[in-house]
Formats: sequence, structure tokens, C-alpha cells
Amino acid sequence: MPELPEVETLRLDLCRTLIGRRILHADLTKPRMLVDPYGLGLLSVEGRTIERLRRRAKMLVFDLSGGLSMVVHLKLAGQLSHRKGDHVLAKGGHPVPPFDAPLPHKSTHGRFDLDDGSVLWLTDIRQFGRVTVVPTDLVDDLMAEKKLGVEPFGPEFTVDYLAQRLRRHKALALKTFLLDQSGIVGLGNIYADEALFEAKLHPLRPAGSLTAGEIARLHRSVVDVLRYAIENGVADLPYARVRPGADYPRAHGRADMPCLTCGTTIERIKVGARSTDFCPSCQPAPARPPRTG
DNA sequence: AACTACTCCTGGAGGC
DNA sequence: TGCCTCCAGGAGTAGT
Repeated sequence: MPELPEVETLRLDLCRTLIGRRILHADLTKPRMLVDPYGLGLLSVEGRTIERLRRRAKMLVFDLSGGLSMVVHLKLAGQLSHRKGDHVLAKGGHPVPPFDAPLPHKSTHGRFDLDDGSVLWLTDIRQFGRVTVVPTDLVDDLMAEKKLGVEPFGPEFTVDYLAQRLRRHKALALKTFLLDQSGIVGLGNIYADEALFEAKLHPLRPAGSLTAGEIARLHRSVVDVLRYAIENGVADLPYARVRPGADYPRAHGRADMPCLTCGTTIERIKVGARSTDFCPSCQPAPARPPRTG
């Protein structure tokens, strides 16, 4: 569930409290959650100071002293909480367990003890999250291997770039296109639906069927939806449903509820095995549905 | 090369 | 209450 806005707001929060802290002890109780292509081991982060906290796509990069970095991907259900005793200093990611729940939770699988007595907890009810230790000068290589696309807030994400990618994958459903991290990074299931709702484009529209105006609209919607989430609060959907009475998110999690724009009942369909919510009135169906993979 | 299906994992929800 | 089944979703990988 943590998508770009969740990871970015978490990064900003942790930057306030973690920079300059030294890691005394590190522990991951689920060995599968450590990916260690360089054979450095998790303990190699001990004794190092957190100097910088970056984000690339949906990943957090902790740059430590001595040229070592730790990359954290929260995947579907990862959560980080920086606490001193019971006091929450900073937190973010998947909202289950609740951010004010006592830690460690039974799904807490990682802990980093810091030099001021605070602890950075990694909790993940799905255990899909991953931690990688990598020399700082090889972080870019590691990212390059993943064939990540452009950052939506970066200078490379232009209307022309989007148009070019859409042409290249012209048969793909828009929803599938937006989830593909090799084009634009950062969108997940929630914000892909939000961007399509905002752009008034049906999730099954073939990527190659968009007019120039629609491409420009989609481009702006992607940026606006992500920026809105960062500035006004992330989606925070615990079980893929909006909280009763909430007016956000505007499409995802609202199946069977009235569209906030026109009142039409929001529909839920599967697009490439991902639940996809949209307004059949605001987002008119394509004449001929594409493949959905 | 481009696309699709499958896999990892477990807690919560809903049915009976 | 308790058992059972289904569902959620990022991304790596294997197969078409």
C-alpha cells in the first residue's frame, strides 16, 4: 500500500528525527526480509550514523556514515515507526497495525536501536517488505538494475515523455500502464485509480487511444494527485475501503458508493488482477476494451 | 521484446 | 463463537 506519497511523507517525517542518529544495534527476525546481494550483512550498519534519507520510486535510502547505505522497500504492508519509549517521534507506511499501537507488535520484524535510546521499528503484517545493505556508491547501480522509470516530480516527466510511453505500449489498459514502474515510478493501485478519475479516463482505455488533450490531462492528473496526497494527507486505506464519511480518496475504495462528482455508483472491476474503482459516468468506457494484463 | 500469470504472506471480513 | 474462504497488493520471475 505505501505508494510514492506515503513513502515521501514518511521520509520527510523521519528526516526530522533520524538524521545524525547512530545505529547501535540492528535486528531483522525474518531472514527473508533481508536482501543482501553484496554479502555485507545487516550488522554492517551498526555503529554508523544516519547522514541522509533519500527516496527513489517507492524506496527509502538511508545513507550511513562510512559509505554504506540501507535501502528499505515497504512493499504492500510495511510500516516504520520511530519511537522513544511509547512516544511516537515519526511514522508512516501501512496503517495496520494502528500507528499508536504498542510496539513491538506480533508483526514487528525489524528494530534499529539508536544512540539516544530511541528505536526505529519495522512492522509488516505481510512480510513482503525488504531491506538491502549496499555500498553508497553502488546505490545508483542497484536502482538501474531495477529498470525504474522517471520520477513524476522530476524534469524528465514531461507530456512528451508520457505520450512516447503511451505510444510504445499502445495496447495496454491505462490502469496497467500506470502501474508499470518502468515508465513512471511511484503510482500504486490507489493513486493510479485516483489519477484516472481525476483525468476522467476509463481504466480500460488502450494507452494508444488517447488524444493529445487527454495525454496532457493525464500528465497533470498524475502530478496533481501525488502532490495533493503529499501536501494534504495520504490515502491511508487500511482495507482498500474509504472510511465512512471520508471524501478522500475520490475513487479508489469507493465501490458501490456514489461518485463525489456526479452521484453515479462507483464500479469495481479487475484490471490485471488489481481491483480498480472508477466512475462509469465521469470515465466513459472505450469502444473496444484492450487487454488488461 | 512485450506481455501475462503466478508467487510471496497473513490479518481482517464475511458467510454459515 | 469458530471455522472456512476470500481478498488485499508491489514487484520479481517464469512462461507465452
